[in-house]
Amino acid sequence: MPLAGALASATVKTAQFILKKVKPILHKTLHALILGAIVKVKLSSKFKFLLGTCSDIMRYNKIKNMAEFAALIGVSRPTVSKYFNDPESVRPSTRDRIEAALKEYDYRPNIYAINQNRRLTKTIGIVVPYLADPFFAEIARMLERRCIAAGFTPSLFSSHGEQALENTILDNLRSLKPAGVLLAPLGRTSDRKHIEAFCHDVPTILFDSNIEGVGAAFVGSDNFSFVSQTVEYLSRTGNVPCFFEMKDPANPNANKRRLAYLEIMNRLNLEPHIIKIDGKGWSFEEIGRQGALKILQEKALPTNTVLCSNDRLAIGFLSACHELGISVGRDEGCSIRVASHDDHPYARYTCPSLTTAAHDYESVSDYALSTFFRLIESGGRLEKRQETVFAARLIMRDSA
Amino acid sequence: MPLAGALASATVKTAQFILKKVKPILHKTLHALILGAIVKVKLSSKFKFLLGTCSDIMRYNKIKNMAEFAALIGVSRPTVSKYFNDPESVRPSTRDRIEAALKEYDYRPNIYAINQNRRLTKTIGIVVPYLADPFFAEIARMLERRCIAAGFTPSLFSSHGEQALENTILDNLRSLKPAGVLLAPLGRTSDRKHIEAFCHDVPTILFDSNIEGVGAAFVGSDNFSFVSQTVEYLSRTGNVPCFFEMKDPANPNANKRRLAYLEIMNRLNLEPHIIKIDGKGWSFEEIGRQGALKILQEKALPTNTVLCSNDRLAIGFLSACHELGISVGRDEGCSIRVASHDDHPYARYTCPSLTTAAHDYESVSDYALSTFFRLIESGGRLEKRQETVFAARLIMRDSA
DNA sequence: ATCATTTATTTACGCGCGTTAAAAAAATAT
DNA sequence: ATATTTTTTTAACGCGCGTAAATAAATGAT
Repeated sequence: MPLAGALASATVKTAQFILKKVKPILHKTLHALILGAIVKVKLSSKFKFLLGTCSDIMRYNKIKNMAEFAALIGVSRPTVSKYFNDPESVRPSTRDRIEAALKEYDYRPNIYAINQNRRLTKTIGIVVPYLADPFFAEIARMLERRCIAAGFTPSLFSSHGEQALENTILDNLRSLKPAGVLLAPLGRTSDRKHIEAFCHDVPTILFDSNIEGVGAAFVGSDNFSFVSQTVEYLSRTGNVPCFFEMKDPANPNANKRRLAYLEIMNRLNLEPHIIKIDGKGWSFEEIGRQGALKILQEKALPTNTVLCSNDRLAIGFLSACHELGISVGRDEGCSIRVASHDDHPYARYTCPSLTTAAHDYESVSDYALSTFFRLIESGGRLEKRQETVFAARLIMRDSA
Repeated sequence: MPLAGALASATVKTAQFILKKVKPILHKTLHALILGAIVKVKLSSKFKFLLGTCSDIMRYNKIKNMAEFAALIGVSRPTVSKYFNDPESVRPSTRDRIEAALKEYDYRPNIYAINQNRRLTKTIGIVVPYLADPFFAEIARMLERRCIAAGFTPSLFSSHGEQALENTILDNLRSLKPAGVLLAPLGRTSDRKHIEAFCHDVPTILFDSNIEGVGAAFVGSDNFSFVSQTVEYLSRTGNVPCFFEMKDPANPNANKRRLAYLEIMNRLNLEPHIIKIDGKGWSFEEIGRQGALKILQEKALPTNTVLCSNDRLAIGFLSACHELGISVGRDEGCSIRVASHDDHPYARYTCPSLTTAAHDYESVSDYALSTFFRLIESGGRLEKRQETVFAARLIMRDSA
């Protein structure tokens, strides 16, 4: 029995070795027999594999898929799959073997292949309208960190202020089959129908900017609360503020803030003044600066107190003031006060530091994620679409 | 022949229509016969499909995979696959039919399934060390835009300043099977071996921060050029600058800049002064502010000219100066000059505006991408690892 | 030691797509 | 109409993985 002899004498080390021994005597008619024999000595899966690709592993010391990894340990692929899904679900002895191999060889399952097949994935999509805006960068960072802490794998996308890009991002996200998506839409410039269709298929929570009726829930900041606090503070401590904003704002919450300003001024029986400046796109600082230069040079400011729609405009405004030698602040010698909304990461470092109404970042991201996880756990549907907004906190600094 | 009649009379428009006509007369025993007949009239694939899942499509008006889509048009799946790979590769008449269907039904191939199978994908990974830093946000945005323009699908990741995260990002990127990766590593805190192994498998270009010998090429800015221009300018127009930096900097290029400062001062026969401030992490503005407050209050500044390692520290420095009532600038009445490096997006809007050495963002991203595309086209290997750095451009503003 | 029960593993299939080779059909040239 | 070329189809496989059902092994009770 030359075949059995060859098999018996071969020290089972590498497939190549076995292959060399076996192949010469491997006729088609014997093939089944060999496999049968191997099955008998309980090495079937290992050997089927070895005959194929083990030599590669030996050569590169690199495992390219779960089958190779499983064969290397001597367990079946589904067992390994089960392990990665939940290490507790396999027998301790099996677990140990897998984990030992994991240390020796650096195998990692392909996350995208997993997503393609898992009923429920561990991937979360995060979409923001403009990542180069530190406000969104900051909130995205918080969300990402919390997702990771919760055992998920976040994937971050920026629409760069473009509707078409927002749409393709959502299309791609559909392919990713995420457990859910945290979406801060472009807002007014969003393709409502496209987002609606997306939310119909993928569990999605909107944040920062609401689109009525779209998504499982909305979590954001209460624009009214922002403006009411700043207006109230400014008019209490000095002159009545005028409202400084872009004529055609790119960012989502601008309109709500203007309406809030009008409403509050009305309530307080004060006369509103809105200054609308030119400019489009997301270069708010430059737009704010140019607008401020114009207004200030024309001496068209109706009052010495300016409430900017958002901090980035205010940064530009302050820059213009400095250029023109206009001192800003609440002190005696100052000729103008400037306040704003958002508590942008840089608001602390303007000169003078910027008085502003701060988002409750913490609460917004916490609540967004907790409803998000609730959404996922309840199978992608929530009883009722809830809109939750958090109040702003007035941050008094030196500019007003 | 009622069956043939029904088939013949039915205008083949929608599957539901056909289904309605066919189903009533579709007995089990006739099934095979029908299929046979259909095969004969050359509608086999279309009908096989129709019998199965077309009703679903009609119900949801939604195609879930390429097979369904192909069947809907009446072409084979490989043909559709070919179309998506290169629309020019199919006959114009076929192309038209596919494109017409594409408009009617919103089918999009699953990009991750494609990536899993294609030899060469159209996905590009972009990794930056800290996305909440507007500098990286800005450069990432430029890179993304150019990738999209070149027909690729970029995927952006931020290491958030953490080695472990950088590693997992690279691991995940491996699964994504990108055409290549543009990596701005953490630098000193990177896991060199991990990155090396990654670059061995995936065509990668390093940018912003170099790791000797790792990756197919490096494209970045010439730190020496930054510092030499600012130092030269400052010492020519006023007092000799001291160098203001973090004791233990998180960002990659800090060390090179300090060394450049020392080298240049040495060349110019000037005495160097390095101020090292405490603080860790990526909150450079706050670190710079605290450091500046301390130094300024202690009156420990060796000279009235401060060169900050980077703009974010300078922003903090300026903020501290403002708080202490110290006027910054090159004008007569000013007591201190501050300059810096990077031309951070906000450097224009500090008060006073910040004199700084600007990255040649345009050239860096252009050249990084052109070498990147060259790398991809040449199959992932370049003849020789090249390091390309671009000179800085001095931006004279008001702070120095 | 035997049987029932729990747990683990294997088998076999599916996901959505790329890719290849061979066969068939269509378009073009003669 | 025939031969030739180009395009499309079919069939079969592969990618890296999940998962249900069937089977085998381990465990516990008797």
